[in-house]
Amino acid sequence: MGDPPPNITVAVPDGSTREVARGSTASDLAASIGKRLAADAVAAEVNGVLVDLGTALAEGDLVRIITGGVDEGRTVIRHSTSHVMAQAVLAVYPGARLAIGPAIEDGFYYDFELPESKRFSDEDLPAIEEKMRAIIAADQPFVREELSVDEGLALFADQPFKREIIAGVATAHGAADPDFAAEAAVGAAAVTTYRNTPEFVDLCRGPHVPTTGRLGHFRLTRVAGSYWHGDERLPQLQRIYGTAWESAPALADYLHRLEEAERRDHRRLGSELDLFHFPPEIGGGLPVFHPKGALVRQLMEDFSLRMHLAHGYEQVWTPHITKSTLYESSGHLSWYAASMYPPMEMEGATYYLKPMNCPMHILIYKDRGRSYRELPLRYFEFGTVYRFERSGVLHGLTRVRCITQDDAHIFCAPDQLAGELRSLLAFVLEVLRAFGLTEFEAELSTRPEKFVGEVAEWDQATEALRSALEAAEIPYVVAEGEGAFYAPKIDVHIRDAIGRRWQLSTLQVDFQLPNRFDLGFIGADNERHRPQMIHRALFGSVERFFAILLEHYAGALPTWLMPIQARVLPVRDANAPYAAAVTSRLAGAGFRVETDEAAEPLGARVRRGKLEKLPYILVVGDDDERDGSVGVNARGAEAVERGVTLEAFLARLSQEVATRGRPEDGAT
RNA sequence: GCCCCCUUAGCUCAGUCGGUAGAGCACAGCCAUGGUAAGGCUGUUGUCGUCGGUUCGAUUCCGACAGGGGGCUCCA
Repeated sequence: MGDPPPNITVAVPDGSTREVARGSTASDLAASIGKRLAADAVAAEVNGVLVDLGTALAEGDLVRIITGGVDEGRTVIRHSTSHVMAQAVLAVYPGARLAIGPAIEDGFYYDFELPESKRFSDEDLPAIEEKMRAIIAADQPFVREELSVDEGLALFADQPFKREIIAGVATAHGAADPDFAAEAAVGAAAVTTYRNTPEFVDLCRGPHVPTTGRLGHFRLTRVAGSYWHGDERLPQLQRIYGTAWESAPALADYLHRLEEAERRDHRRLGSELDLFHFPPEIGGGLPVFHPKGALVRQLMEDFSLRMHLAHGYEQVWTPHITKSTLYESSGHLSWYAASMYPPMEMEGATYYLKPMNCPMHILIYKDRGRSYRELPLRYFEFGTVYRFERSGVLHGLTRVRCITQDDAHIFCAPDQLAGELRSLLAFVLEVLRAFGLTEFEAELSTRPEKFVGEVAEWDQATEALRSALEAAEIPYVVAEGEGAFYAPKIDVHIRDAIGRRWQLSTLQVDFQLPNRFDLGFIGADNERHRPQMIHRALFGSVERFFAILLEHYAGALPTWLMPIQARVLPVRDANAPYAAAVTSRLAGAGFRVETDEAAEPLGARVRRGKLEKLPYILVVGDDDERDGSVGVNARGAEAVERGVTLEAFLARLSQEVATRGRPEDGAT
């Protein structure tokens, strides 16, 4: 046994190995690979675990240097920036208590309890930012320390929230919260802390950048109230949100994306394009649709209905209010009451606005005996439901109190379930693709701790859902235990044009309602059997889907959905009769076209049409009158096209509408 | 519901360190008939969100309320 060799060998992601001196850290390794890498490094991944750059390496480790330019690196930068903010807040408001300060998508936040019930306002942010810049300029180290639980409790004697995390104690619900525990690696024998200065130390599992000097491209964005553990019965905390990036251009890029999202905001587009608004006189979350908005809605619904009818669905219609007994039978009054409007008393009975259509569809099913020969039965309805959403969660058309669901309920024999789910998911994707949505991600939610029905039944249905996902070839993740108590489900999400994720469709198997309503059908064996039931919303809600389409397309909807598809602009009054003839020819062919008389200069009329995002502006002047042509100014086109024959344009428009395309796609 | 911010003409916003208001767009009229993103002139428009308080006087300061926005384990 001599001295150990002076060097150790570690593996790096490109498959090669490198030799470094025994006792070297990840940081040393980065430096040995390259100056640039060392400068950009913020953390390391050793054998798959994210660690500080200061971590000592061991023989045979697989080491990946994490730079600020990758997702894991940005997470480290954001988390470290949140510590800097906490230190700054403590400096500005001595006595503040720290709750948690995680990295989130695009940024970070930190929750505080301020002394004397003080609250943050926007005006506090510049002072905190200034202090943060001083901390960053001081290039303070992040020093990791490991403590026992008792040492941790002593160190954070003045920080009750930190103590609660350390103790891993129960929340008000009486259950330990694994997320909070993970925050400080509680559960291991020790907790870890990161110290920046003799005064400032924070409980944290890390990792962090080596020194605050690595940070600096950040901005504090807003203040908000929050609750400890997100529970409004627990103390209210003061939250500050910020964003942080690896470089100034990355930060600028993010701020630009925010502006882009602002530009696409469906509420803004709704009023700019004269589609809908929310009159305060009617109440929060209750939109009115103007002529153009109602037209777009109708086009969406018409298309959807046609597709459903072509795929074996039957349209049904049900009332908006019902006696309470129906929702007692369904069980909604016991588990959904918080989202229902208060009851109305009429003629000795109690009525409710309907929050869900399913019980009514069930009554249609139950109206007479059913044979296996009829199954599957697929009922479809644009059913308007009313749900009491708390005022604070309302948001434009995406969160309203009166919701038109494109709701379907499928009743099938148990041996039909898998096939139904498979064709149903394929149908859902087909319809969404027709609206130009192409990037899908799904989530499969499985049996929760509390559930109704049989385990075997759940397993079978969950497998059927999984096989539908496999057949549809879309990426999905499994959310273990996230299903509702009565059903496993698939949620389909889409990515929009700027990469945002929206939840749209839900496919849900139901183990509860067929039993509660004692549904049956007579099988080939002349015995009575229980049908299986699938709930399905495709758009989710017409209102929300409308909002998502508007944001996805930034208001420039595909031509088939535009309220006005083309507008004809005579160059001067003398061209008005020809313009009228062009308009009438196009309108006669079934398109939505109008004329804009020469009461204003051409440029002004073109501009107005562009702001309205019209697919086509057709300018007609003397040349066109002579040649039977139009000047075509297509949305998104770089140049106008002169002298296009009217018939050629008509063919192009027909083709584009038939294929549900957009002028931007160059469909001709 | 709770925390922060906002509320001035139809829209976007300025303004008054307390003496009851202004711009652009829109709208109306007239002129201009212009080949592809704002032609000119003239004119109209406001209980300065509501109610209360302080004040000789409040759109401005204070309070309450209403409406809107952001947030309340980034999770849908």
